[in-house]
Amino acid sequence: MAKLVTPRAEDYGRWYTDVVTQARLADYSPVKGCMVIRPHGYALWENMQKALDRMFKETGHENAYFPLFIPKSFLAREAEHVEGFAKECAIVTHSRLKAAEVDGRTALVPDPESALEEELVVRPTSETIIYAMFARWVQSYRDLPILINQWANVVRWEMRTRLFLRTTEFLWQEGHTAHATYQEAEEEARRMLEVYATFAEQHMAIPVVKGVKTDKEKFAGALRTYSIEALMQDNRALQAGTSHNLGQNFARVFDLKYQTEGGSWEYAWNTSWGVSTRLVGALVMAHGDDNGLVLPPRLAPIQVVIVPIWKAGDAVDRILAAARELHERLAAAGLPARLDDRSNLSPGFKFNEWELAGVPLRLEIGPRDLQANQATAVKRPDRGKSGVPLDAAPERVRQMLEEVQREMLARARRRLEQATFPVDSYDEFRERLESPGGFLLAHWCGQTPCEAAIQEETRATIRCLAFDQPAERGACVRCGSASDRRVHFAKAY
RNA sequence: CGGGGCGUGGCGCAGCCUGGUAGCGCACUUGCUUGGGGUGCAAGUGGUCGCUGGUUCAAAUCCAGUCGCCCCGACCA
Repeated sequence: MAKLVTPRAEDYGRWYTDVVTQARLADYSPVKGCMVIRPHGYALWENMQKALDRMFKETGHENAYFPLFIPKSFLAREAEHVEGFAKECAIVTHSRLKAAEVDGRTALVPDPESALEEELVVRPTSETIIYAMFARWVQSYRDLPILINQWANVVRWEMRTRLFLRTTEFLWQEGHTAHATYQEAEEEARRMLEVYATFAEQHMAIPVVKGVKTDKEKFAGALRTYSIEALMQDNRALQAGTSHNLGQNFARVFDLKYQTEGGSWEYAWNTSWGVSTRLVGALVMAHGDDNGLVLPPRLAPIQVVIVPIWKAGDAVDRILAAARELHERLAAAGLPARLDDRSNLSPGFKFNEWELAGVPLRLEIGPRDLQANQATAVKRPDRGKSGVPLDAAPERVRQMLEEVQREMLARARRRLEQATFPVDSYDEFRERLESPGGFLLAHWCGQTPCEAAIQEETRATIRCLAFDQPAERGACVRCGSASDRRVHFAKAY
């Protein structure tokens, strides 16, 4: 197994790939740009799904499913939308293959006879097909709001891919809603952003900056885009979730209208919001270390691993029996635990293996522990050791898992605070962006050309205009024009 | 699409400069051993060196082409 390099090193990308593959979260597949999510990685995604689903249901949403294929003409209807996605669409042109002679060999080629009358786009996102359906479902104001979520795969033909962070095909959820008023839609978009922020902090132990995107960065076809922005350990930002107020842009082109109480006809107001398997990558980059993955207990597929330890001459049977009993009691208490009783591997090997996999808590049980009627608990993030009386094990383990969850969030929050820094001159901006990086709080004139020039010159983008950023008079860090607030700049993934 | 790097057993690599018919570590198999931080010993299995063509008595090695991958950018969740 290759030795991991430190997360801070220049070769952060290599460290990231090593952790993802060695912790068996995912592998590159024979299909370029597409990954295989392995059971460990998928279990992590499933835990995220469960927690998110619960939060969506609590806010009144229902799950549904729409087609993978979208008629090309649907995509074309909303001008900004098509411009944003046209360059990265996979498209289906034929419905069957046939054998044919190519360069003297028999090969499979698309059967020209089967060319589709209208080509089908593999969904890069589902606004168009979903709002086309909403239009059929809605006649009256009584039919609103519609609050739908879809768990699905989407395809975006990106130029460069990276496990979890950007793959050609990825898994996500996309929420789509229709409302009678602008106000309701706006509240919905903001509500779901809050849901994402809560999920990131409480489950992923990743603190985020909430805010609104600039026009340049907003979703293609949206009135306004909100996002949560997280900071990775190499001090680059990652957009971890988005929520859009789509206004009436899609309602107009798909004729999504309703009759009001007063009898007149109005276009509905839409929102859409999503998070993807990218969050798994965020978890790796936000918490991982030299020993591999570090998973927050609330999302870890295995929260506790029990490693029995013995020497020749010890009462192996008694140790194993105690380990099994401990395992059963933890399972009975609803704690996802795993007993590693493999006899051909040394304890040290197991320690390293489970640490690489990110298991938040390890319980060692050997002769010395048995003597003291305890197990030795070791927390994954800092390897902090303590004795756990066997009698009180489930309760103590639960407490320790909560501690780990809290400590991980606290540590990530400290990192975020330390890496968020006000800058007032362009020189300082460029210097600090290179090292140490992080979020640079700088004034900006509000003009897109200036924003684009800064990106061109420094590779920093405006991540968002944070909600909690106080008003403050100042001068644009690049052009010097008046500004009334600082915005979050960073290099981003 | 630009810049850099790399393709040699399942994984990580050496060998290439200076051609002579493939080697190391890990993993895997078998047996014993060991066990509180990647146990140790022994015996094994597995590769036409990315592909195509050229030079040569002889190519992993030299030449040309081609395909693929990784990293850094542009694009993006």
